[in-house]
Amino acid sequence: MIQSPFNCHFELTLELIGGKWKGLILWHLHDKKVLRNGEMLRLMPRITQKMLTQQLREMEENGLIKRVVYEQVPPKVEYSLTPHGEAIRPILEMMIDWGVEYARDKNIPVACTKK
Amino acid sequence: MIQSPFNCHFELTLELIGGKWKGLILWHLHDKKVLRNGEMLRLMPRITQKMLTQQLREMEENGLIKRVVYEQVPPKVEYSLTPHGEAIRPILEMMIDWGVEYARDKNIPVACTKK
DNA sequence: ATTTATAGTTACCTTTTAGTATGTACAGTA
DNA sequence: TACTGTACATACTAAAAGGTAACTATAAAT
Repeated sequence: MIQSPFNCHFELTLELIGGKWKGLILWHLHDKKVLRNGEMLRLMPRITQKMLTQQLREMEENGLIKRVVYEQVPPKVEYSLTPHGEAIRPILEMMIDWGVEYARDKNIPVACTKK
Repeated sequence: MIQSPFNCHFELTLELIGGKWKGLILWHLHDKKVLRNGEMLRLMPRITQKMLTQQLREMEENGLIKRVVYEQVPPKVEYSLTPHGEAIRPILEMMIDWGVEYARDKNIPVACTKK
């Protein structure tokens, strides 16, 4: 939960999207609109179940994503973006663009090549 | 130094500007163009000398800021942005804007009010 | 009765990040 | 000779983040 006294709004935003996997998760959600737990695991082979759940829970608590549980077995849970989550898209895009430029200039390898 | 295998360019960018104080430092450098150590301490009353030095060193190593030492006593050191550092500005602006919106919606207090 | 599929949880450990408190260097000035 | 101003460095501690491995729940199908 958000409570600490932030020094500036940048710090607040950073707290909300600063997790190791949050950017990538949001990015896939922007792309696919709706994703299930297993689908995300397949899209991000290096994330673990625990980290995925953790990052999703935090973003849900912070109102960036929505979690819908279908009462059935085996379980089915769908994740999607809230309006706040959707509003983050341009930030992600700029961060990616800047990162692409920087990585090119400094010759830094990055796993994902899409976009 | 940057070396880990990043999953995506967002992760790379995050690593470079993700420090607790980096956004604020970059913001002040955007604003003032050139700043000395002591000036930054005064601009950010809650940062400690150690954290300031640490964040500045990392950003210098990563090529986001430039550090110029004047050989005199007492010492004088000036910090300013590199082109890569300047290119980050729109990201900061968007993160701040988004944070302002979010903080308003969720009623979250933020120390700095400027901008 | 066992297996399958899905979406988790839990305990534990390691690494990273942030923060506190104190010490250093050194020319110029009183 | 002690004091001042500036920009650090260092040792230590505390807290947060990330990661591994193993366990849980449950209806349906075999």
